[in-house]
Amino acid sequence: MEKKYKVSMVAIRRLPKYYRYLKDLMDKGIEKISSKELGDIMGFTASQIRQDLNNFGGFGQQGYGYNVSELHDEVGKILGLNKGYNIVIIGAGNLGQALVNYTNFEKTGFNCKAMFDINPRLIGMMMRDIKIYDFDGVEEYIENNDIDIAFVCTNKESAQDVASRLCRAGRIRAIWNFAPTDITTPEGIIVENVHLIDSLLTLTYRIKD
Amino acid sequence: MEKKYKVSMVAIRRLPKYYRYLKDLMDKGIEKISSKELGDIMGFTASQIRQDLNNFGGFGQQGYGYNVSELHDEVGKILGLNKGYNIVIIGAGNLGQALVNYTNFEKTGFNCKAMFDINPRLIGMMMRDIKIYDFDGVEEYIENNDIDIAFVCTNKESAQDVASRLCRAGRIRAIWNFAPTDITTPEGIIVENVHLIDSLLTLTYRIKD
DNA sequence: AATCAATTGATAAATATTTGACATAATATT
DNA sequence: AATATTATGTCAAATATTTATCAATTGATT
Repeated sequence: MEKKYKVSMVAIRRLPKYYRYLKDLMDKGIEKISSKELGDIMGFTASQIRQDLNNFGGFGQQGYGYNVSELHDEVGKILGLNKGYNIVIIGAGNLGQALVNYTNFEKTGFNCKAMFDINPRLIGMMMRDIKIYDFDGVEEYIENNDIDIAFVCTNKESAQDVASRLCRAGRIRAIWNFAPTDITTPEGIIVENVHLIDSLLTLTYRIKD
Repeated sequence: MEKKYKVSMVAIRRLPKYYRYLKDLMDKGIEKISSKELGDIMGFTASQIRQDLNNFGGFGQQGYGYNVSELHDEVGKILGLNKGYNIVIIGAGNLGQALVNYTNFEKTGFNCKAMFDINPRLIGMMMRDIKIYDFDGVEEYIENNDIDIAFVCTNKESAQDVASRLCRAGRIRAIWNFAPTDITTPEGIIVENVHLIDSLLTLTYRIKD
């Protein structure tokens, strides 16, 4: 899986889209596709598609194109989806609930093991089949249950403290943060700050014209 | 508000981040900031910040820097946040509920007027102070209540049909789509397809190394 | 079996984006 | 009031990204 040279982040951020579109093609029973056809569907140029894929290897065949299901699997592997991840959700509010009920994550290999909150009225409850624990015990839980990723769904104020505590526990490899503030993590722990509102604001920008 | 030349989409997608950071600075009572200081906080170069802002006008002053609250307001105007928008949410499931309860939208000028669903058990219910209506009446509602933007929180299967119906109603100017499929809209109606899982997959990509 | 058409992977060219440099103007200092 | 410092806006240079081109290879056709 070692890459000879660094692949650009813009190219990497396109990979999940390939993964989605290839899955759709599979579901439609389509077996092969050319870069031209895939580009037409996805809104990319054929050239870009070939460039993107060739960052990771030659998955196609001249005169034939790409085998859809093979390419889907390869892109999945590149994205690290062949492993399976244990995750926890911190914050059992509305967003935490939405995420725990979004079963697509499971299908993609993200196994939600537990939720955590500080609200005594929530602690002990079940959502779907996931139990809500007291946030106080989070470090121990993470260590004992091989948790790889934490989804942070707290408010802005607690987000950084929560994240720092998760990181100090060791073990955790990444944080997916939905609190409306950018959090930082120590070297080696990946963080992805999601700001839903940002995409809404680019939309209002575009409305103006 | 007319722009002499097209500003690049990458630059536009940075604007909401400026808006957030400037708000934070305002809340901390900071009155002025230089491109260097702002860059250090945001992880950009000073040069990029000056370039980005100068796409829209010279908001700074040599030897002084930028006035935080003034710049915040200007970026808000550029993003179209000085207008206020009436929005509806289609789909009152978990994600729809999370969005209707996320009051930050209101603070930014997005006024949620109604929710719609096809589930008879949900129709008539209130969430926060927002009523859930039968989706059947959506066109009429949109026309009569000056709705600008629809948040689509349906499943994958209905998303495109729902969007097409919203578009046919006229009036709607943009769709913010959370269903896990890319929807398309007629020329003139902006669509922003949000794929939460994409950012999670770039995270697993980065875990590997 | 030879030829034709399709399509990749690689390289080069064209574009776009980011960074650096600097003249100029405002503020702060002496 | 003169001088030093700060920091913008702009232009140019450096990087990065995307698109075009094409030789090479496969599969289909005759």
